[in-house]
Amino acid sequence: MANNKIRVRYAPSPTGHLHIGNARTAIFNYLFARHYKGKFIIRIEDTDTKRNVADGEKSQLDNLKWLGLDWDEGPDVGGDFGPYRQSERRATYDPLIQKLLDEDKAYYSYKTEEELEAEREEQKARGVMPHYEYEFAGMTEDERKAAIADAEAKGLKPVIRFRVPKDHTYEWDDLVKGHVSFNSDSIGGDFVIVKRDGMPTYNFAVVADDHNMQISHVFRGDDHVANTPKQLMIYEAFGWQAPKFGHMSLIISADTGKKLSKRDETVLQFIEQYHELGYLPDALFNFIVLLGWSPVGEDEIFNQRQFIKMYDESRLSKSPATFDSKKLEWINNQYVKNSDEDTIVDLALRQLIKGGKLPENPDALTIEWARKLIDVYRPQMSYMAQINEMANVFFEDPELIKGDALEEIENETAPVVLKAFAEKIKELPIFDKVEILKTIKSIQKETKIKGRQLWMPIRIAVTHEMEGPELPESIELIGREKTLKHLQQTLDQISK
RNA sequence: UGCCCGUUGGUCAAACUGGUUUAAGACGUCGCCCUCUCAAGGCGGAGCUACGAGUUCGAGUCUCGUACGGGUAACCA
Repeated sequence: MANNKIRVRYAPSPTGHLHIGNARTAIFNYLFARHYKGKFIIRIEDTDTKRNVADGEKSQLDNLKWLGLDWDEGPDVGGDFGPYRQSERRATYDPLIQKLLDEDKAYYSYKTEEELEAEREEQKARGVMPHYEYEFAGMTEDERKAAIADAEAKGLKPVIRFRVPKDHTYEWDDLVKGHVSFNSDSIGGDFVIVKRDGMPTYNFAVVADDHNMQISHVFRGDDHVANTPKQLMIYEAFGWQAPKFGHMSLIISADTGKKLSKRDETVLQFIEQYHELGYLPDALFNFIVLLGWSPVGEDEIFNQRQFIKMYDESRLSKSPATFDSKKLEWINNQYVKNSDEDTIVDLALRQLIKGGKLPENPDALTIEWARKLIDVYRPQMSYMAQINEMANVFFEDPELIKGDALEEIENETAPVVLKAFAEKIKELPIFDKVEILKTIKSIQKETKIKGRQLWMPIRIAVTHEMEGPELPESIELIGREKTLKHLQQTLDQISK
């Protein structure tokens, strides 16, 4: 049974790609809606025409879809409460603004940006919090009219400010943070609700839209806490009931300890980047949910359906969480190992092509070979793009062996093993993993060299790495010719 | 600086309204095992209630203070 009372929204501004923090906000709203069988709505907040970017909206929606979200109402699917772009909702704002004006709950303000700037500077110098100072303070009605006429005569275009009630407490029971309260005197003075270009500001538009769209719950980032009292004032001015608010902690950077900012380079910021690197959307979804929310039991790997079922907004964390990319990789690897083969092969194949390892349109034989290669790397791959690095030896002739790997094979037995191995595989009637394994075992029998002394030289000589997937299979995939070549090179190098 | 919020191990975090938990679990880290090698996998170890008071028979859980951290102070959202 659907719950018509529960309506939540994700309201991005189309200023760029989908940021990981916003994705998280979207996901938690989505989970909430689906858990309670309510509606999930997307609304585009594009009142800042200067900051909107061309494909911003499309990119936001595409990435949300990629993460596996779907919505009941939105700019692309419509709905009964449209339009779903704020820029198209001017007609719904104007009468509301007029009402506020008529009731003197809002007024035209002529202070210029320069004046405001100077005001703030001066206040800062005095050590007080920067705030807007009422420009008609102490004036009689006539004086006020004169001041306005004067400003108009100078050609100044006004903004509209909301008259903030004096010394009034605004409070709410936050779904995440508990009880929060603000004194109206501490929020910075009368704030702008309509900009000079006639567009409403965010703080006004959200309230009007959330009310008109009958939004019941608002889950958003912690950075909106300070906006909430302003919005509450507007609800109050209209006599509307405010939705329930839940302010989720922010994701902070491990590097700076501050909220993830676009400039932070230690963490990939945008969903798109993970998409491109070949992360699995379900894994990313899983990881993001675990950031600031915890399930009841001890497991941590869940699919979307399970999350929807388990979701409980009271388990949202109050304190900020650090983005741990190591854990993301681990989660992704879990998914890589458990996804069906075709999905992984398809994604990894695309990375190999993108990385220039395989031709644009590989033939069937190549695909078959690649399938085996990808399969071999599945246990250790965390995201698909890694295969280009990991499997490099399959495509290019490696450079000289160095470092630990070189030390490992600079001994008496390594050349013995390598020579024997080279000799034997030349003769092999069938060059496959079974035969290769037999070959290695026969060397063990004949030379009495075993374990690490036996396997490491071969691995290093052939792959130049000390770690990697199953050796016999890897050697089969590299092929006899290249294997022999690598063996010879290595022998040359260590015998010099 | 004002206002708001937070603080359990390196990281994410559990512990319902104060009372068996030796303070779960996961990532990471370390060690061991497995195996023909490394990885993967299995097993195990180390590691935390910021500090100081108070309330209470009893505090990670409540109160106050300190410290630290975050958010916010736009004609951005």
